[in-house]
Order: sequence, then C-alpha cells, then structure tokens
Amino acid sequence: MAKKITSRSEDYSKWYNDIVVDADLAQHSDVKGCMVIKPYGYAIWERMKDVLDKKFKETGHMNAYFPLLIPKSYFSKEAAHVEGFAKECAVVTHYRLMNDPNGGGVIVDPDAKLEEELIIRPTSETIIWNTYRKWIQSYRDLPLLINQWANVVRWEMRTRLFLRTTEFLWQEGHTAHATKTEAQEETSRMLEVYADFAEGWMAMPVIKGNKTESERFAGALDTLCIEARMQDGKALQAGTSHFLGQNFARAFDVKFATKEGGQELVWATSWGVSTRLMGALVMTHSDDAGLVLPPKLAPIEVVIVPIYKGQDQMDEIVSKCREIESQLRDAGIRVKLDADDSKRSGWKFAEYELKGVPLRLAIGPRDLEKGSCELARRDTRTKSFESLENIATHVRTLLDTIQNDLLSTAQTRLKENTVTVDTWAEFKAAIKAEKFVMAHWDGTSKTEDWISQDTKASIRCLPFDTEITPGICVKTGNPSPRRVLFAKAY
RNA sequence: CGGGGCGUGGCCCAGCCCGGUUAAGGCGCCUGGUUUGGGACCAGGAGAUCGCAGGUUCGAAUCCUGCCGCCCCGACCA
Repeated sequence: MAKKITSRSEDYSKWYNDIVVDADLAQHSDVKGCMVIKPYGYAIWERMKDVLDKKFKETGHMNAYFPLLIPKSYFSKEAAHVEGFAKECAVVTHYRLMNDPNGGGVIVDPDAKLEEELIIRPTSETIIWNTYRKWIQSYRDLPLLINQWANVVRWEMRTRLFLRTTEFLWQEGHTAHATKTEAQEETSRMLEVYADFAEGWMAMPVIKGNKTESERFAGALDTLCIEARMQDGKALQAGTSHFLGQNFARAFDVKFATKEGGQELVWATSWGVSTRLMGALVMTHSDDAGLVLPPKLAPIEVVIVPIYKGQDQMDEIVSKCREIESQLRDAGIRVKLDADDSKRSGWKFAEYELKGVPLRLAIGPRDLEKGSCELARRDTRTKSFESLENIATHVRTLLDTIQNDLLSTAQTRLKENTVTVDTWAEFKAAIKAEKFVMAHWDGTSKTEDWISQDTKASIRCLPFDTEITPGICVKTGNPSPRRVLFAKAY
C-alpha cells in the first residue's frame, strides 16, 4: 500500500516528520530526544561531510579529535560560556555499575563516584583551549587551524528529528591566531565556506550576517551566521562562525612569544555546522510526495528501473540497463540499477520519489525498440524521452539543470517572501504572514526582547549584503542605524 | 516543568467504556503459482510474555493502584 505523507498544508510539522521517517533518513530511538540516523540518511550526511571536509582542508585546516568527556572545572573558566551551556549539560558522576544486592538488576556502584565529575561535551572550546595552551608557544605555531568531526550532547527540553536532538553530529573548527585581524578574517572566511556549501551543494539560499548580542554564542565577541528560510516561513540558522577574541586564551592562559620577544594572548575563532543541515535540506526542497534532494548531495543521483514482462524480456532489458548503468558510472554519476524482480515498477517509482532520487531512468520494451528511455525528474515531476545515444551526457546535463533549478526556485521563494516594512502594523502583519522582514531596530536588547515577546519573531541577523541606511525603529520610533532581518525561527 | 496523546507479532492498529472461545484486520516476512509501462493477485504459512509490577476476580489486553517509556503542543535552545 501507498505510504501516505501528511501534506504541508494540513500539518507542516507532521509532514516533516513523515518525510524523515518514511524516506528512511532517521527514526526515533528508544532514548528520549535521540535518533537513529539510518543508512540512507547517513549517506546524505556523509556527502555533506565529504564536501565540507574538503573545503576545510583547502582552507588550510587539519582534523583532530578531542575527548567526549570534559572535566567539570574547565567549564567554570569562561564566565559567559558556563552561563550559556550550564543548563543543558549531561554529567558523568560514576564510573562503574554493579549487580543490585537486592536483585533489582544493575545499579550504579556508590563506591565508584568520580572525584571530579565529567561533562559530556556540548561543544569543545574548553578542552581544546586547555590543550592549545600546551601546543602554542611561539608566533611560529600560529595560526593553528584545527577541525573536529564529533558528536555532542545538549540536554534540550524539546527535540525534533535532525533539527534539535539531544545528541547530534557536527563539525567544530577551532583556530588560534596571532592577531585580531587574522582571527576576524578566519571567522568571515569560514562563514563564506558555509554559505558556498549551502548554495552550491544544498541549493539552499542563505542570508549571511551578524547575530545580535543576545543571539551570540556564549563566550564570543561576534557571531556570524547563515540563515535559511524553510517552506513554512520559519528561519533556520544553518551555520555559525564565531570570533572569540581573547576570551578563551585569557581563560586558559594561552600565550605566545611574539617576534619581538613579548608574550601575548592568542586570538580565537570557532565555527560549526551540524546534522541540523539535514533538516534544512528536507524543508527547503521537499514536497507532498516526499523528499527532494539536490543531485550534488543525493546518495543516488539516478535510479534505473527496468520494465518488462516475462523472463526473456527481463533478461534483455536488464542487460541493457546494466550497460547504461556502467556508462553513467563511468561518467562519474552516482547510479543505482534496481533490477529487483520482487518489486514491480510502479512500486519502485513511488519508492524512489519518496526518497528524493533526483532522476529516474526507465526502460521498457517500447523504449528498447526505439533505442530510447524515459527520464523523470523528481523536482518538477515531469517526464521526457531521450535517445540512448550519449545518455550519460543527457543525464549529466539534466542533473545540473535540476541542481540549478532547485536553487533558483528556492531563491525566488526567499525573495518573494522577504519584505521591507516601516510601521509597526505592517511589521506585525508581515510576521503573521510568516515573512522574512527587513525593518529598522533601535539596537537595544530591550526592544529586541519586546518585539519577540509580542510577535514571536526574533532578529535573525544583521545582513551583510544590504544597504546600510539609518531610519527609525519600527517598534520604538527611536533612531536606528540600519535595517535588520526579523523572522520566526526554529 | 506544565498540557495532551500513546504503549497489543517487525510496522500500522481493532478490541478496553460494558471482564468470559483459539486476541481481529492491514502492511511486511516465508513457500508456491499467476503477474509486471505508476505502490499486483491467488493459495498456504510463520510470527504476540497485550509497556512493567502489584491488586480485584472462578476468570484480566479489558477493572483498580503504582511505576516506566516515547511522541505531540508550550516555556529554554543550534
């Protein structure tokens, strides 16, 4: 029977869950707030990782790995940082279990209490900076450009598959520099890497900008972000890059000898993206028939489905399909031939649509006769017939077209749903209509809070790529140096 | 932490109010056959300590008490 996905208009949130589960990306685990990323979902994450990892290497970074467990005392060293994370840390207090003497199974051994409790990392700044102190002696050791792929745990009250889970996978870059300027440049450089990735691979347009003070990372002097707009109109922070100043260097006493022989504190950055990008990907392109994946990240770019009656025809058509499969594979296309005889073609069509495979190539007896095939695009759900001559070239071109079309569709949607307003009434109406809203703001946290309590919308960022002209605050009427981006957010 | 929902073969779930054969159905799985251009059909088959622990009763999936777990909606956050 058909797997029926809830439509977006009926219940957006259910639609999202249906896609994640039915497209085989992930499922809830038995542990509250934690998910199992299934092979198909993980394959997409691996694509993301591969591309990003390459970009990190190209910008001079190397990977390393730091411990999952962090001594509790490290957290107290940077005041703002503790403040930000204390509320959501899982704590390890014991190191041994024992059989319950009363027969109740296994219990924590009360004699195995840790002298110093350990925190499961919610992020690794503290342990990394504690390590960097030992690594950095001289200006010759700088810049230190390290990235780590890891899991982290943040004890959130409410979770959603990929968007916010108790444990998630991510990458965290941590760099140390001799000068403020260099560190700031690094912060911007990595934000550009993220923006490139979002647009170039995920086909997801993003707005780059600075966070306001209240939305800043705990311990940062400046947080840059990319914000994307989901189909329900909510903003999703897809990546962040932080300029940490000398806060962590000071907290962990990381100094270097300058050329002139002095001792100075190093300048720091950190930046990260997480499996949350999976959620962003789903909510950017997918439709009521299921997942839609951009070719560049799709584990399978093309699925070949043979159509036949009887064993003889099957043999003939499947062997033709194998030929095409190897042609496509030789052209560097990720292709899967599904010759499973126990599933009918109609079942396969539906299945691969649900799973977001960008292109389906079907060959039946009529095609074989004509030397053609049927190509069906997942994004537009349109079909065309192509000659089997130069099929790899056709397919390559079509995949590129799909990739570009997904981006431009998303760009158009973003543009059409971003509005500029000048009055409070317009502002409220626009937010209610789930728009991205460019409006003047007087720059105070007080007004920011006030607006967000009133409308549920927050300042997503102070966008870079926009004209900076003064005006008056949409809420208070006080002078405003520039417009900022408001939206409801995930 | 508040409000709601749910827990029954691998999955979706009926049954519970009003206790009483062998716990129903669909999907999936296995065997055989017919099929195959948009989620096929027929026949046969396997698979369940009804979330856990007590209690009431001749008898509990069903009633009572306690516990556990998950999901959804809100307050906090990537």
